[in-house]
Amino acid sequence: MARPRRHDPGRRERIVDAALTVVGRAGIAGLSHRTVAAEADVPLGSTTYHFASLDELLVAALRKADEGFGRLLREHLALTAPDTGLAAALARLLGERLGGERARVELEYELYLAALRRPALRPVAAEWTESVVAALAHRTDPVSARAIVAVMDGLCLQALLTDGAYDEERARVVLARVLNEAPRPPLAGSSEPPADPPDT
Amino acid sequence: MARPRRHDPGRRERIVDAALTVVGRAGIAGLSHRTVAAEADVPLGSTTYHFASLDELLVAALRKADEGFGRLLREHLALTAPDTGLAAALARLLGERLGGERARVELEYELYLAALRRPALRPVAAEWTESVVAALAHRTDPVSARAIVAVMDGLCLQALLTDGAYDEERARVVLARVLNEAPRPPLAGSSEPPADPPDT
Amino acid sequence: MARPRRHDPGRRERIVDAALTVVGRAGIAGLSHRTVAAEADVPLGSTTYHFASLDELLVAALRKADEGFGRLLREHLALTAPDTGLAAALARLLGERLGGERARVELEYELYLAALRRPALRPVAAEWTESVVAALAHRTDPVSARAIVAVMDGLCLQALLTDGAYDEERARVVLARVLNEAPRPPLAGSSEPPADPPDT
Amino acid sequence: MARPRRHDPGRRERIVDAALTVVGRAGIAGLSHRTVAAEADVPLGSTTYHFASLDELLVAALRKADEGFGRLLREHLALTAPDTGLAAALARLLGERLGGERARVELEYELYLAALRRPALRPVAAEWTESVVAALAHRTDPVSARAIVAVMDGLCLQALLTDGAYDEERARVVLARVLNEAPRPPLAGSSEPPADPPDT
DNA sequence: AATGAATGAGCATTCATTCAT
DNA sequence: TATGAATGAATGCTCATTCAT
Repeated sequence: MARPRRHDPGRRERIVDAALTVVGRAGIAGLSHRTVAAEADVPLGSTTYHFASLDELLVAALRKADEGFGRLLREHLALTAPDTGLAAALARLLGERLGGERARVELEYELYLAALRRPALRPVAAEWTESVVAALAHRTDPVSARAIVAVMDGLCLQALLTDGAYDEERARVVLARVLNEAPRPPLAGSSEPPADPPDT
Repeated sequence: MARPRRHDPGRRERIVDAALTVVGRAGIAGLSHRTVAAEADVPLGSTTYHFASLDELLVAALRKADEGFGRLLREHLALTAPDTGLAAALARLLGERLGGERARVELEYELYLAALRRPALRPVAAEWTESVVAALAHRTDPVSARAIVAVMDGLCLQALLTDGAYDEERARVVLARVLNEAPRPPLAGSSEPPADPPDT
Repeated sequence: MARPRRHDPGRRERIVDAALTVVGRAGIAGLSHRTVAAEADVPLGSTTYHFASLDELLVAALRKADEGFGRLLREHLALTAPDTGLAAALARLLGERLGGERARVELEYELYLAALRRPALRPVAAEWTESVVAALAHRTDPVSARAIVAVMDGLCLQALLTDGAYDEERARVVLARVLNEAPRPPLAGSSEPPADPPDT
Repeated sequence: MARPRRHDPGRRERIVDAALTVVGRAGIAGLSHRTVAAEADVPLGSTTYHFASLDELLVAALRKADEGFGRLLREHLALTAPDTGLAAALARLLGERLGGERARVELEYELYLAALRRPALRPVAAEWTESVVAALAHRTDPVSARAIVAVMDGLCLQALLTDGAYDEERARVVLARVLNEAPRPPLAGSSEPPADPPDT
């Protein structure tokens, strides 16, 4: 009588969304069957029914976040003026996200990095990488793409972990170097040697 | 009477070491006043006495891990043949660590990344970055050094998070590009142009 | 559609077997509709359908174990050389089982002893006793047979509960005494006087 | 403010007593930190503080029950008329207990038998046996004493498990046979043949 | 006849923290 | 200054059972 909510399709999905909300708000440490049940407004037993363990729930959450970013990245690249260098496009994307939706970026990285200690998440983390590589496939070679993922991760983390400001231009230069794009304008503040050969 | 351990200098230090051991074994999630007290073989009350909160303990642990890596990096660079490129030296160091002391690397990254959600750790994470930058100071400019830190982090995480193998040669090439060192042998699988000017 | 296993005769039987397996592995405490469904590879609902309560399932399991032991006992007695004393034959049987299939003996006793707290099992436990008494019927009188059951239980439990070794010769002597078989050879290790004064 | 019951010596003891009460009422299956806390009227955390696991609590409970029975046995033997045979004295004791304090006997056996599945209890179960053996030390030899323990266990269980009535005279005869006390008067109700062929 | 979904109760256990000494 | 005892809150998880199909 209290809550006769039998037959609720899409509940599984709602639980995953609630998990993302909870992790975004309180971190993975704040994720529990209880918190997620409260957030999704479902009975406690429902969360354990659909996700026998928290790891299972984290896997679903990471995969969902993953898909979100993959889509975003493809859209961003599609919308970028074709004569913009890939490095600049990516640096811009990072800048936009770190500026405007920093919490979302934090959430994604927290889930992604959780794979460090949770083997169950590792395949999904690998999918994440592959999904970005795939999105970059028609703009650079696979090896460079993989390097780009590492560099973007490193740059984001540096901004996130040290409370430091994200410097888009600097990011662009680093990405360009990795891509061997023309980094003509010398890196600000750097005393680097005169020049590099043109790219592509 | 049972354990008359009054006046035990160095106990604080032992507790920090125990914390590192515990995190290495069970992750930050496995760190508690209790587990660390058991590992250090001190009374429970002693851990709360010396470190009022777990964050305080984590700060001390991260700083200690930090110092350890800083020292290691300096030694490694000092021992490297002077004609070896910086990129090669760093790629080698990462390879050695990921091969032989992967657990230690995992531990360090877990503590370092915890700053994502724990503001108290952020200054220490920043110190870590600065310490690496300092160690690289006489081999490259500060801006490139900072980029190098990001790239090394990204490369390590890629290996750690996806269970993927670490490819030292590939890492060397990426680092060389970021440093603008001559990546003479073209990146395997890449279709990059012939050459770059020598470094150093 | 996923598992079109409609019409599966023998499923009830398979569930009972699965229950025995589960109890053998994890004890009665580990028996649940879920564990048994997983072991039998049938849907959860199937177990509750065939056995409305766990007690019902335990009754079926105990009865099956019971039949197994009854058969074994009869065979063993039939195969024993006719001039072997009953005590020796039984002591040998216990020794063989405690040596070679200790886990099975544990399983049987766990189910049998569960009757202590589960009235529903008591009739089946009584059947067990009767079944052994029947198997001994042509070798001794019913009263002695009943005593023999008690003694065999006590001896097995002593071995199982205290991790102690089972001493077949000692068991033979005790059984022989109970059967009034020639107890002539004094109990090994005993320094008992030649006789005891008549009782009461 | 709610219950400022700090400093309550003897609480540990009270918890063990509560455990015995709970097991007596609801069986080991009914024993939980919660039920025992409620019975002892202490906070839940107090039970886990004093007994980190339920096994620890069971060990303490079994040991306490053990001591109780040991004391009872010694007293009973001391109070028995010196010319009463040991078999008769023991059969009488069992009869009294199964008649007047059956619940207590059930409780003791449930704890004792739990050692079957809980290795942690096995040493205590062994202590139990030894304690009975010791109590019988001056009335018979150790080997017979150990046999007596097995037979008493078997007889009690037969009564307890099958809801059958306990027949004191029959028990006396069996015990007397095991003790080699003069079992002259043939087992009541038995139509046993004069003898069995000598056993090997 | 058979079963997947659902749920509220309960569990053992761990924990940070408080407090009296 | 240290520390053992104590405790209320919370956690992940399992479960018997119910119900709609």
